[in-house]
Amino acid sequence: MPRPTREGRDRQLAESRERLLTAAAEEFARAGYSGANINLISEAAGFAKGTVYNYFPSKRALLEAVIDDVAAAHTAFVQAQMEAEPDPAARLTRLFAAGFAFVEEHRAPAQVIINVVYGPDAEFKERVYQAYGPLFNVLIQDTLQTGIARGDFRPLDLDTTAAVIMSVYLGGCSQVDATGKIWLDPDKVAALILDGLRSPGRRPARRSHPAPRPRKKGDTP
Amino acid sequence: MPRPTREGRDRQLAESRERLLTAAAEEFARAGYSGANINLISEAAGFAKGTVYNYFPSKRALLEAVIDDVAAAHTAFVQAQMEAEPDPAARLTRLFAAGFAFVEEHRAPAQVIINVVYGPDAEFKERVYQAYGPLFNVLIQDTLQTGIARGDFRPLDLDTTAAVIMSVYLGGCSQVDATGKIWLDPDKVAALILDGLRSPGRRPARRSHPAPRPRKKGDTP
Amino acid sequence: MPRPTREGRDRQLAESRERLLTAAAEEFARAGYSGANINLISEAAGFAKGTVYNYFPSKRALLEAVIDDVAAAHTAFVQAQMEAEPDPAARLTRLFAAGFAFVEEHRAPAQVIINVVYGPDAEFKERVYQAYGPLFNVLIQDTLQTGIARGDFRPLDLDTTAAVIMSVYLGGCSQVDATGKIWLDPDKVAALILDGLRSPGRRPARRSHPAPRPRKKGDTP
Amino acid sequence: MPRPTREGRDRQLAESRERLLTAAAEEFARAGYSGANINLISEAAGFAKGTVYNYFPSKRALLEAVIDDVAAAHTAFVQAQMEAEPDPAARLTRLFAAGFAFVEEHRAPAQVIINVVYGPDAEFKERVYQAYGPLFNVLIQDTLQTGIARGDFRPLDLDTTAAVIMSVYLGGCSQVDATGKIWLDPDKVAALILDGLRSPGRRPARRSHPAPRPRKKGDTP
DNA sequence: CATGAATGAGGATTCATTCAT
DNA sequence: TATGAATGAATCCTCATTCAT
Repeated sequence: MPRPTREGRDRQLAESRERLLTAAAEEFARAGYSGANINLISEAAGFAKGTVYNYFPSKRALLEAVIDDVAAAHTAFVQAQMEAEPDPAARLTRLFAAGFAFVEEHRAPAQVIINVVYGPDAEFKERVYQAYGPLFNVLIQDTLQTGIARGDFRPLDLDTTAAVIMSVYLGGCSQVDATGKIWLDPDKVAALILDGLRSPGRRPARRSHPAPRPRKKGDTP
Repeated sequence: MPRPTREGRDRQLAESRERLLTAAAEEFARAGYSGANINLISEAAGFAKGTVYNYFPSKRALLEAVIDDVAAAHTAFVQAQMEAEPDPAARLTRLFAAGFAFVEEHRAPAQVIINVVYGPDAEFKERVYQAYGPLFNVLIQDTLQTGIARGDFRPLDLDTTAAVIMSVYLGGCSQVDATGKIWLDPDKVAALILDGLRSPGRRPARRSHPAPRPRKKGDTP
Repeated sequence: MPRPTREGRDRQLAESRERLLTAAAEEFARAGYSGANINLISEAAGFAKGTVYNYFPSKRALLEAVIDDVAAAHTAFVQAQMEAEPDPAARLTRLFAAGFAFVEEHRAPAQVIINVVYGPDAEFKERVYQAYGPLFNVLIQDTLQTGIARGDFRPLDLDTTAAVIMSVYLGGCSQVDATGKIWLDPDKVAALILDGLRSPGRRPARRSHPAPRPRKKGDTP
Repeated sequence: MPRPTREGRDRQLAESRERLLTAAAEEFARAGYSGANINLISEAAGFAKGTVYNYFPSKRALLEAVIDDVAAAHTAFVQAQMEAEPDPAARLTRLFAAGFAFVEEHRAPAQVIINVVYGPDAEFKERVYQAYGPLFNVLIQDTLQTGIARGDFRPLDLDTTAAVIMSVYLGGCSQVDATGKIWLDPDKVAALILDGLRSPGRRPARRSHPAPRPRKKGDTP
């Protein structure tokens, strides 16, 4: 029997860690931080009760790892989608489309983030803010500011606008039906937001972006 | 010395109940449902450890009572403010102004509502939805629909719009600084939203601000 | 309005005490001493929570009172029935007949006595022994000894015999069906016992006493 | 140093479980089910407060385990003693001798059984009945019925007789002095019972069985 | 690294009892 | 005497964490 190579072992460990994080996300999503049961996490990941402590020093650290993990994946995904689109308005639409899609694909982790952001623990909250900072910057600087500079958007109060957009984004993410589907249409939401942002002269054809759908007459010319 | 009447005793009881609910709101806001400590609540209200159980049969029932209580006060206050204003756009502004003001006045209970709405417990969440239903109706029917009917607003997808507005509202309520102040300006937020709602012909002069501002007709450019 | 006389008040008090004892017997029968709930007793008796303490200084004293009360009634009833019957063998039959009848009439108090006699608390047990002492004496002295003296019974080890009889008695009392009926026939039980007690020459027609039933051949002539 | 094998660990666990059951029997015997303190049990077994819950999921389950455990040992012991003796009358004597001996050897568990049988909790009671069913069958079928068939015993009402015998048995088991000795002589008790059972023609020399002791004149010739 | 028995602080809840009215 | 709010000790049970194997 070939004994495991260093890489094999490392891969094994990383995979165990991954299983634990997945199980943790599900448990935290189910019960919140205080209500979550660490033993259940260990067992859901296929380990015995104590094993989680070989990977994470405490329950707190475990949630922190979940936050960091999902935030990294989430921001990477959404950011990539946004940056692939140069037009600021379209980019905003991408935020909602990609973000909602990510949430539907990763329901438990997303729920954890929502819980934390609106939850009572300031330290966790701060950690989420830190982790999502880059995405926030893409929104503020690369999207809103650029849009204003280009004249696509009115001169906006950046902080207020960004906060409103993030609220809408989070609110949308948290409104899932029983099957985990977000019932808000990201295009509709983006269109609504954009109507509030655009420069007067540019009130354009009200069209959704990633999946352009024909609009009827009633639209502003 | 007049011995306490029936009414006196009843008032005492109601006042005790109120103290408990206040203490409970603070504890739930501090630690969430699972993390809250019932004994601390009893003691913070000036009672011994077990006394809370003379008023509420369980921790769960206590949070339910907090929810119902604050929801009643909150919706009553905001609804009154909104209904005092006939103009749909102005009414929407009132939603944010009155809502934010209420939250700043009742920080702990408001935090509890936010926790629950975005928290993991579906039953509590449902209870909040039930309690805030009337306010939601005022928003949808008496404000958005009316505004559309009057031509103030574009023809909107009511559900999406209402959900967006509530998300912004809740997001705003949850973004408080260290002193409990909401840092979003309700008028700015309302203005931003309104820009997305208005009929093209009615885009008003874009002016800020908190103090009452008469809006005139000629605004549209 | 005529104000209550001394006797009227006393009668009222005695009646309240009785209600409490009845309710207490039921609760103690339902749950045992430790498991019983004093508030439930007070309320089942038609009083508010604390009122039981106007009549009995403690839970313990309340059970003691129940014991004394039911023991007094029980022994008085059975003793009267036994003493009305001069023949020792018939008297023994009366013990079972009267005793079982009393138990069926007073199920809860009887259950309390059984619980205590076979329960873990030595003090309560002792109290029952004290209270039932007179009945025990009637059994030992006025029935067994007399029977032996008259030659009806063999010379018996009095203590053993009495203990056996009391065990059978208590065992019978504790074996009730769902409706509270004792399923052992007191006459059969008494007959069985008597067969063990009688002098050889006197093995009589095996006849039950309160309700004579014909016996078949196999019986001793 | 050989590290503990699987069997070693299993033995440890079984031994811990045993310690807990022993401690539990003592505590339940001391205070009854409701009055027993689970933490004391854990500590009396040499564990910390919560450890009992690693072995039994609840207080209730713990008492159930005690019942099952002692019933198994008790019935096995008495049944073996009885079945080693073919003669029905002698077998009945064995019931008392072996049973009383077992009780004196295992006072606390025996007390628990008595408490439960005569206690208020119907579910526990039923569990004892189930556990002692086999012994009851040995008494009814292999002893009484056989004795009747052989003509040693009169034609008896089996149910009544068995119930009486079990009552005497339980009554005897519950009458211990301060040192835990059963003060009834099992031979005397058995003899008394047997006198009630035997066929008339066979009223034999009144002799005790396991420990024959000379009887005086008064005995049946 | 994996295991899972052991720990023991913590926390929800119960309830006998007190006492002001 | 009746009430029932208040008390707070007691208790069952949970669970994060440790650690020997």
